[in-house]
Amino acid sequence: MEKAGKHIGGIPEPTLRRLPKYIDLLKELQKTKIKYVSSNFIADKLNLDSIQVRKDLAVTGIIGKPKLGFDLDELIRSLNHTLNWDNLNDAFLVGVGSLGSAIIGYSAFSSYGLNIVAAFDNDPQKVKKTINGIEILPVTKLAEMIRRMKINIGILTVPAESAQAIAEEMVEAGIKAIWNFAPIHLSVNKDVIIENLLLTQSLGLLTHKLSAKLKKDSMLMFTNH
Amino acid sequence: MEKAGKHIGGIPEPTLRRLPKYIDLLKELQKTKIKYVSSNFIADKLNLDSIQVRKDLAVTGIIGKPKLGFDLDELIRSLNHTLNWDNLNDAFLVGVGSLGSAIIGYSAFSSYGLNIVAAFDNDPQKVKKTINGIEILPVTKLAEMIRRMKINIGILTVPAESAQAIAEEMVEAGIKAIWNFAPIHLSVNKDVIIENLLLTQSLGLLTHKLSAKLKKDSMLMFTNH
DNA sequence: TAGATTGTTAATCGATTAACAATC
DNA sequence: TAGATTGTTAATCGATTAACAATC
Repeated sequence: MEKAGKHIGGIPEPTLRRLPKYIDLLKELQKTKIKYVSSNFIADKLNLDSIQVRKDLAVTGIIGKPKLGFDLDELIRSLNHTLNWDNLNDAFLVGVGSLGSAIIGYSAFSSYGLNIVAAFDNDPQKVKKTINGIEILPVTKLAEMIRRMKINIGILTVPAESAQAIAEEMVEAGIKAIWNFAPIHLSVNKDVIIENLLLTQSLGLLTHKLSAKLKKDSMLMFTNH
Repeated sequence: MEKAGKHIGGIPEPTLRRLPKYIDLLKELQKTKIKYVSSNFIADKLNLDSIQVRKDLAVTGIIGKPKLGFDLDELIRSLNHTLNWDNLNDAFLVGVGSLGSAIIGYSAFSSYGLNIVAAFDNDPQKVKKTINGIEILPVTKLAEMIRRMKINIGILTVPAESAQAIAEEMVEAGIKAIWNFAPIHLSVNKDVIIENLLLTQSLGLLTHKLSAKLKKDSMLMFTNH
């Protein structure tokens, strides 16, 4: 019963967001002969602070070796484990438009813990087709199949108008986490995990920063002489 | 020369990330008869704190009306202006794979300040085709056309291996901001704006939270009786 | 006027950064 | 051993939240 007692909060979200970057970098390194990697090296490559990198890696439970750094293979394993990427999480995708197709077509997700089992659409033209080995089924079968196959993850790539309804159907059928690409706020029972991926959120940052920079640059042109 | 003096920092990034959500919600509201919206209403719909919403909206410079709230149309305009979405920013996309095609195919970007002028690929099969009215050109023409058309934004949807090289070519030719979808850290001159959109970053959050939840739930099953 | 809502100033909280001891 | 690197404890910084006065 060691270390029982109160469960102290989870991993900070900013930290979680950096973990995939570490993994991508470290996998690159794996192609070389390097066996150990220091927090300083990682920080340098990713433009981060080495203290922050050490703090981040610490959440995975890995213990580094003073003077050497972290064992590369072990580090990748711990990071993957923290994200649960050492398991394959079964998922259904709904909405086989261009974005949905792109996601189904991206085979690399299996390295990131995601196994898309089937896709659903309401367009009869698309049904029965197969993309990347993944069958497209009529959306009328969605709920029944979620129940039957005990699927936990739903990927929502439908238009905004249908997103809430499909989300509700998913949750009703037992989906525990939704990866939502529709630009709309889903209201569901609060113990369902919703992860929104809004392309426009990222785009907004870009366009805002760009316009701020262009404005600043043109001001400098006038004041600097 | 009013209000000259030191330029105080920009808008906090967490705030910027919430602005598109406000816009999406408010555009929905625009379809109704509603003319004014309160911070409380918004907070309630998006599961946020109303104080936070007011603070966020304040960065756009809008001034609300006590007792009424914010003028809906005006609010949308200020939000769009803050993100520079009231301008169309020209962009080139490189890498017409499934994700690149999906992005080109998504016409709605024009409501979010993005105008994809042309796409580039090194596959002769894809070149000369047109998606959503956007022509696909050989990547050999990229640099020259960036210069000629004075394009500021580059969208990178190439495989990780080619991303750094294309990024360098873009920057060399005068690109000022890169929207990067390749799972790799780009090293470029630090005054180039890089906005990374890593699908796996978002996915990692989802899989981590899900596994934490499933673990917690199964623990409860044992301790609760 | 009374009451709802904004907007500002202050308090809290959590993440980042710094300082430094521990270790191989 | 000396030196590089980890890991912990403390300080700083910035975003969120709270308190409250201003306004229509």
